[in-house]
Amino acid sequence: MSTVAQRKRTRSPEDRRRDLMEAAVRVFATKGLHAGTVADIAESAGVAKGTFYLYFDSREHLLGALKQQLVTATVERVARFYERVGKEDWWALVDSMLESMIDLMIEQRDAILVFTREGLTPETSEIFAGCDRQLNEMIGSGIRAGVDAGVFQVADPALMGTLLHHAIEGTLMETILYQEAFDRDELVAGAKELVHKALSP
Amino acid sequence: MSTVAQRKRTRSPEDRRRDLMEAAVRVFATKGLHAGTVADIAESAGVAKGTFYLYFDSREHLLGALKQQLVTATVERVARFYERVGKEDWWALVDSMLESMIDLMIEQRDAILVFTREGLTPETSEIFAGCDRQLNEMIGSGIRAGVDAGVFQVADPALMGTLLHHAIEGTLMETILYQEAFDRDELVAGAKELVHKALSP
Amino acid sequence: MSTVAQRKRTRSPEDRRRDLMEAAVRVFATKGLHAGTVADIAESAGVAKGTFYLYFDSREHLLGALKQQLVTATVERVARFYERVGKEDWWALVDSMLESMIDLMIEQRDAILVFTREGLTPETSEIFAGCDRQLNEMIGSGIRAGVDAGVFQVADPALMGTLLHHAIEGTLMETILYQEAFDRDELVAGAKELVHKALSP
Amino acid sequence: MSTVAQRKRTRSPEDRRRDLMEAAVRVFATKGLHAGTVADIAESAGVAKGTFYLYFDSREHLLGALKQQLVTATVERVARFYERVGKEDWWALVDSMLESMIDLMIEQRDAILVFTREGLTPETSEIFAGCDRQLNEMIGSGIRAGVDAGVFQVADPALMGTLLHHAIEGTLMETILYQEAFDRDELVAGAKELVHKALSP
DNA sequence: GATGAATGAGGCTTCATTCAT
DNA sequence: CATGAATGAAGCCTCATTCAT
Repeated sequence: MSTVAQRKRTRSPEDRRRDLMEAAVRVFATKGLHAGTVADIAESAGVAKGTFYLYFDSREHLLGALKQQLVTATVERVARFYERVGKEDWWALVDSMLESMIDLMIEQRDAILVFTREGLTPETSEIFAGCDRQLNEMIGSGIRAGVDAGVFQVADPALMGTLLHHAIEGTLMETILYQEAFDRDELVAGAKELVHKALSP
Repeated sequence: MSTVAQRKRTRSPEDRRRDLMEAAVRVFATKGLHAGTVADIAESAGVAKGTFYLYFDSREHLLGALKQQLVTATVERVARFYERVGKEDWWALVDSMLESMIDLMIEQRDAILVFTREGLTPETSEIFAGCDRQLNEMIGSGIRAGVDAGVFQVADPALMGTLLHHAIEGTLMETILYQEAFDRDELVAGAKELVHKALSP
Repeated sequence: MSTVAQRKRTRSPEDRRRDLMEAAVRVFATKGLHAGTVADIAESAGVAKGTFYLYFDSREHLLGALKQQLVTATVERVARFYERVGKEDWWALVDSMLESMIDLMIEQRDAILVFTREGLTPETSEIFAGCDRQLNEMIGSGIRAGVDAGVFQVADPALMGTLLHHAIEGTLMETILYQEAFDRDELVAGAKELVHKALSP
Repeated sequence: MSTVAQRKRTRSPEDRRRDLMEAAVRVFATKGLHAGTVADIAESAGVAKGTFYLYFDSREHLLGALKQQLVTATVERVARFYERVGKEDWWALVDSMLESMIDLMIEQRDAILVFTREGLTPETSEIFAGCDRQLNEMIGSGIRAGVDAGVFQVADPALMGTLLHHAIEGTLMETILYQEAFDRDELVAGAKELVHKALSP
């Protein structure tokens, strides 16, 4: 129709796949995970419906890819901090991790939104279960190490890690979901206060 | 014909409605919110599909009623504690509220599960938005009152309330979702530790 | 639309099922097995597309039912004659069986047409394989009995049974497929001549 | 660049066409006529999907070519025997024709299989109609000539020709379809017995 | 010529909702 | 009131065909 509409007739497979995944997140964030159809995604990506199936075996496979991407990004980010545990100042590490995680969540906000809102059908929640297990393990281990080092003091490091993780994730999601504007720095400050107090003796 | 043969041929409209709502929660918890059909619900409630529409205008209306019920129960529970703020020992109130809220969530676990996992389509999340706003307001006010009374010390009472709220809700949901068995008392203890530390000077 | 179109809003399940199967045979005979869609069948049966799925799990299940019906009718007819083998005049039995089988094929002509033309996908031919095995066994046994009784004389009764079976079935199908008019009695006469000669010493 | 590197980079158009037709028969025999896609055929022929359309206007045209090929081979084979009618010993001609026809069918078994099982949609059966008409005419004429010569004795030569034709074709197809191994000589012997008896006085 | 990414019509199936009984 | 057969809109997916490279 328009001359702008067809910049390139064929893109590299990687680009096309990414286009579709981005379009999917866009669509799902707008219309909801269930209400967003393959047709919507294809249209939003500027391709025909059939093209979708050249890059994903099915709608379900796309969801899998989206979940995997989110999970991988999150686990990797946490892992990067986990490696630094014990090698530098404990409280500085806590602070920089908090900021980094909050920024990651803000980056991935749409995807997180989609999956925390509608993405967990009974059959497909294993991938998130595995992710949460890994995250909790790393966070818990980190806290335990701090306890052993005499820096932190917590009765149940694993449980405390989980509680703090959800405190921040849940608050961020609620903020994004229901508030017009939101202040990233305010949230960071609040999170730091909570975590510092929670880990202090 | 015989009076024995018709034990409960007809139930009161209120009972039927409740039957259907309970059946719906049962079905949704098992098959997922989206996969659970009106036919499933009707069957699980022991009535014909058409009967469903005598008690609910549509599937969407049922979801609304379910959400409303959950929200109301939660808000009422919190409100009961909010009324007691300032009238008794601050820490005892915190502890009893924590236990009560955790028990409420365990009671309502199926309904919470359903809506936490799949229930928040963009159009229908206002109910939860309102709920969260109310809860946060009450919790925040309570904390602020404690701060004013010199018992608590928190930089941003509202934000801290939100953080603690999600810490507990998120952890409980994750526990219910992914763990076979879970220890209610352990969770209560962990929550108390977190909240005490978070509110303490 | 028309006042005639809706004779009865609900028919007995058996009737409705039969309606659909008859409509299917009609449609398949006209448009071909593959080209005939569920929509065509439903329309031809005077119901909505969705109604089809109240009576058959899938298009494939309908095909199964159609095949089974054809196979059952054929096997039963042959079995009825097989029971009479040896109890009455051999040649009279041959003649009456020939007529009866030809008449059955004429009755079921559309269904036979459909399945001999397009119905045998690699995966779904077992049902016909079983049918043919049964028929060949009965016909072969019958001929062998006649040979043992000294009435017939054939080198390989099973093979001869198969040959005669296909002679008649194939000819009848070709006649139906390609000829405007066809003379049932002529065909019966030709079949009798062939079979008599084939079985005679 | 090097002359060795391009063994058969380009084949003659005729060869390519034949490659595709052979690939098609291969694919159809394996997956079924309807399930075999143009993509399958192209892949099996070692060319790209688009190349298919350089040699055939459409999938339907390929089917036409395949049918035509089968029909032509069959008609030619029968015609070769028809020419010899009356010029040599009648029974020897019958026997050699029987063997030759059975061998032809075995050769072309895949193609025959494909079209016998799924290939006859209402619109496209004319080709086969014409073929059968021709065959029947030749066979019928041959038999009639034998009758006129006083060698054969048959009430309706045309009908008997058709019956014998289908006896052999149907039996062969069933054998190929449903039996692991099959004995060509046994089948030839049975066919000869049938035909000899059918044509004898 | 050859390629294969892109297209989109069309098929199968599900399920919320209606309505005659 | 209760029923459940019937409806049809809407979704997912396939594959013959096209066309820019």
